[in-house]
Amino acid sequence: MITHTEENYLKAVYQLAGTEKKSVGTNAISEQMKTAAASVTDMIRKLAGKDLLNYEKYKGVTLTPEGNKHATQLIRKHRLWEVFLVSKLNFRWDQVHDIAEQLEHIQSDELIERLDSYLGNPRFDPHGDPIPNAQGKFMLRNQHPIGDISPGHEVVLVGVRTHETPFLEYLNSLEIGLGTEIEILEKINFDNSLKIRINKKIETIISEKVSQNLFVRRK
Amino acid sequence: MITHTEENYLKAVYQLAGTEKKSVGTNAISEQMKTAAASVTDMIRKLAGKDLLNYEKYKGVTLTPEGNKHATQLIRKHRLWEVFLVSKLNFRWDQVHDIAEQLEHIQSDELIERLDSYLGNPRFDPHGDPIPNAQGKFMLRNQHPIGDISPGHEVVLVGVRTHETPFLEYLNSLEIGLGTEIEILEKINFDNSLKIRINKKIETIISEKVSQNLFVRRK
DNA sequence: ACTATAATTTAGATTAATCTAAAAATAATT
DNA sequence: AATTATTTTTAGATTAATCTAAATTATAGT
Repeated sequence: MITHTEENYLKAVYQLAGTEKKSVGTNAISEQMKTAAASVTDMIRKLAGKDLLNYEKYKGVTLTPEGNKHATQLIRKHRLWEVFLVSKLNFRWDQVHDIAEQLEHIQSDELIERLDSYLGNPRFDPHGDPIPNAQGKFMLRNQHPIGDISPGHEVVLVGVRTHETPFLEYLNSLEIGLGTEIEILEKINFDNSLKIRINKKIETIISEKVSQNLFVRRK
Repeated sequence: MITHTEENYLKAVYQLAGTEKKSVGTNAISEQMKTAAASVTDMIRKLAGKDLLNYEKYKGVTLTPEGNKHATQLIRKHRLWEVFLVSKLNFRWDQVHDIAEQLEHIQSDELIERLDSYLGNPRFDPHGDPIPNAQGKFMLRNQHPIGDISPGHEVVLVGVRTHETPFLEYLNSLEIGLGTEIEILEKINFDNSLKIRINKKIETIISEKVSQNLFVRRK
């Protein structure tokens, strides 16, 4: 049996390791989980004992195949629940994270497979993040930070990097959401901010910090 | 803050107290929760300290208004999730209890109100149990154990007393579900078993134990 | 009313998850 | 390379939820 708390640690390691699957340090986990570093050491030990983490003292951790599988399933559950909350219960994309954080721990494979098919086997969640299938495979997609696109091009928003509520609310206020068409008008080299046109209507300026968090696809 | 475990104790007290709101003993709770009686005493103390239970040593407990409100909301959540699982995800009524047991602990009032309206504000769950509204009020209904009906009458199944899987599976095998029409053909006085006709088709005999668990309404 | 039985509580421990403070190991900087 | 700074681990405690065994209180049957 794997506890609720253990699952949260696995997810933290998964997220901190990134796509390069790099080794994750104790402090990084402690910051992500908002627990003391000492607590992390204890938990790491326990998870290594269950063969969910590879651990060598002072060297950080990586997920074992078993640990990775578990973390991926958690991501799957989280993202499917987010789709449910937005597409069926009409929550906004900035309201679903905390609820999905709870729902992801519900234990029932049958439930999650039925939910998946009820939702029409969605491949991306409301923030544009890919949903792994039951075998843990992710669908990849051509996407670039909007700052990498040169002026004159039209693009479509397909994902956001951070899910922080203030950021998503800011996008709401600009009427930017997944699928929104954006034309790159000008890049200000001084601060790397971008002048853009949203849905062929409003023109505005977004900072470099914002543009780094917007993933787009060329039209 | 009220924990997951504390919620389960409140629900146990609620269920054991019945509609007469009678006082509930330590052993009864310990049996329901499958924990040692000593653990129950400790938990009772804690809940009494939080003003969720009325407690006097050796005298059993009752729910305070605050505790009752909380327990009722749990019941509401449990039953709404059961409706979701059956009517949206096509689970059978004998499959939903354990999953709803987990889902009932998800904390979000907004979620439950949206779920309620998404489901069309159902007033009964898949077993025919009434779903309290957001204010904790239950809808009452005329219902009788099928054994109280005299031969010659036609009735409709509106609820079941126990939710035990083997019982529900037995009903499935007889093609008896909520809404099923049942004609009472004969009462065998020797053992109080009933001869019935199901949906104007199959005739069969049900034992007294079964008939005590079937709630029906006169047509 | 008295004693035997049943129910409940107390006492003392255990396990999981957490903490702070101190020690040890690794990494960074002169 | 030596010293300083950072990261990580160890040591020792704490809180919540649980347990068993023993003691206490209430209930039931003569």
